[in-house]
Formats: sequence, structure tokens, C-alpha cells
Amino acid sequence: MRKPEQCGKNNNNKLRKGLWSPEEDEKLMNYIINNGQGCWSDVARNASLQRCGKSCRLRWINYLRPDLRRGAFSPQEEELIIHLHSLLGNRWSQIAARLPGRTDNEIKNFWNSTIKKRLKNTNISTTTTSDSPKVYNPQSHELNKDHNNMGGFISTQHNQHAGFMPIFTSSLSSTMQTTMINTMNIEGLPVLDHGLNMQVDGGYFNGTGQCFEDNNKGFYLENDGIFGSVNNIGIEGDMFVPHLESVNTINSIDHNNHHRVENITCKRETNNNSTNFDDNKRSENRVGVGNLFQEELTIGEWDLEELMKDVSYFPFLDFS
DNA sequence: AAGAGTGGCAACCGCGCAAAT
DNA sequence: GATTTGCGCGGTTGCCACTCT
Repeated sequence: MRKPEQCGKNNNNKLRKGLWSPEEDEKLMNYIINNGQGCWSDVARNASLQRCGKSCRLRWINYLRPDLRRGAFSPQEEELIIHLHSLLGNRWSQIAARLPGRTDNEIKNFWNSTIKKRLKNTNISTTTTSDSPKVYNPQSHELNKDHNNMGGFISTQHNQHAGFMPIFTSSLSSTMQTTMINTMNIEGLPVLDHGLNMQVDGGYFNGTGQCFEDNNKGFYLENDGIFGSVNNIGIEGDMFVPHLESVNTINSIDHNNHHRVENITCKRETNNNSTNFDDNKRSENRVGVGNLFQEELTIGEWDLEELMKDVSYFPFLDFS
């Protein structure tokens, strides 16, 4: 077994600990901007920082990263966190992956300091155990045990085909609909399919990307800012959820907040079905994940809790 | 005004995992 | 195959600012 990195316990105790000074921040920032991240222990050494690599990494990820979103959590983000936590438990990094600009540490702190207490005070029960993920029902604010209503989603005849996500009933607020839309769009879960052009007031780019084709311009991530509007998501059937890794391929942002996606690759890890997202392959993405949608499933058969038991359907969810 | 209590947040710690050697 | 290295994660700690008494 390796020895854990001993921050501050080696190098004759020369390594600094504790709060970062503005000078240290500047050094680290300048170094990474000029040289990229690379190996963190090299970063610490080459940037002339008396810090361990681990500390540098943490500082960068939680504070210096330019794509970080500062400020208080919005109510929508809070809803999303609560819902994701009900699904994922204390997997803060996975939750953070669905909240662009937020760090796992930030979400964890927010949960422990604010949400936990609020839920306790309002007597809302959520699961915190990762080994038994349950469904959070926003309508009742209770864990949903009804297998037939998809954990707050009401199924309709309209979507009883493979690959369909249930349509929301009007009883849900648009905010909640938005939240639910996006939390359901986490990678590997079924996404909207043919004939379901959605228009929601107050969309949210969930970090996994809602990609659509803009004629010959290629594929874009629609992101009008957090909880901006997402209109007419995609051409029929073109909505898909790329692997989270793909999000990292976004390498430029234009002034319309349309994020160009370069060389997006959709990986289907569970079945080794690595899929380049081109016209020839798009039908595969529509088909679904693994074998889940290769058969005609009715909504009644699409039992979320049941699906959760089989992690093979959810390549991004690790309930082991 | 001052001390105690509390909350929020940044950072550290220890562990597990995967890749490299 | 064993060991080393580096990274990432979740849990925890400690500092600081604010509020309360």
C-alpha cells in the first residue's frame, strides 16, 4: 500500500498548511493558466508553492477554477440537490457533476449546513444511504413508494414506448418540472425521444448536456445560463445524454451561450458500445441504454426502483 | 461592550482506486 | 505480482464572522 501524501509532514515541515494567501493563489493560477494542470506534485513544485500537490489540487478545484459559479444556491439548485441526493446519497462528486460551476465540497457544505437542517425542520424525509437509493417525490415531499407513478412522474399513454421519459402533469410547477426534467437527464437514464419537443420556461443545463443539432453547424449544448430558458430541445429524437466526460470537450463559448461541442463521444460503458455521435450512430443513442430499450417497454414496466437495483442499466450510477 | 454560542465555509485527513514502475 | 505514485472522494476539523445574551 502506498503511503498517503503527508501534507506538511515532510520536507522538514516546510510545507504550508491552512488558508491560502492571495500571493499563493496568484502563483497557482498563473502556473496552471500557463502550463495546465499536469501532475499536482509538479504543479506545487514548479509553481514555487510551499504546498503539497494535494492542497494545490483542492485549492484549484474548489476555489480558483475559472468556471466556478459563485454565490448562493438558488431554490432550483436546492431542489435539484435534494432530489439527486435522494437518488445518489452522499456521492457529492456525482451530484456536483450535475450542477455546473458547483463543487462537491460546496454542495456537501451546503447540504450539511443548510438543507439537512431545513429538511429536518420541515419533517421531510430523504434517504441518505447509498446502498438503498429511493425516489424522492417532490409532490409529497416524501419518499415515493408507489412503483407506478415513477417517483413523482405520472405516466401517460402518450409515452408508452421504449425510451420515453414520462410527460409531466400540470400539477407540477414549472420549476419543479425543470428540476425533474434535468435530474432525469442524468447520464444513462432514459431521455425524451421521438415526437416530444419540450418547451420549458426555465431550463437548466445539467452538466451532462442536452445536445441538439443546428443544421450543419454541428451539435451544441443549449445553455442559456443556469435556469435560463431551454426551448424546443432538439429536433425530434435528437436529444441525448452524452457521457459526462464529453462535457469536458466543450472548449469554447460564444456570445450566445451556445457551447460548441467538439468531437463528442458517447460512451456506453456497460455494453462496450462506444459510440461516436454522428449521423450513422444517432439511432443507437435513441435506442437507449444497454438492453433496456431494445425491447418494447411500457411505462408500467419501467419501474425506477427496480431499475435502480440493476446498476448495469445505469453506467454512471454506482450503487455498489 | 464582551463573552458564549452558532453557522458557514475552506481546508485537511485518511482511504480506496487505478495506472505506472 | 508487488510496490509506488498520483488522484479523487467523503468525512471531519478548525477558523472566522455573525448573532445572541
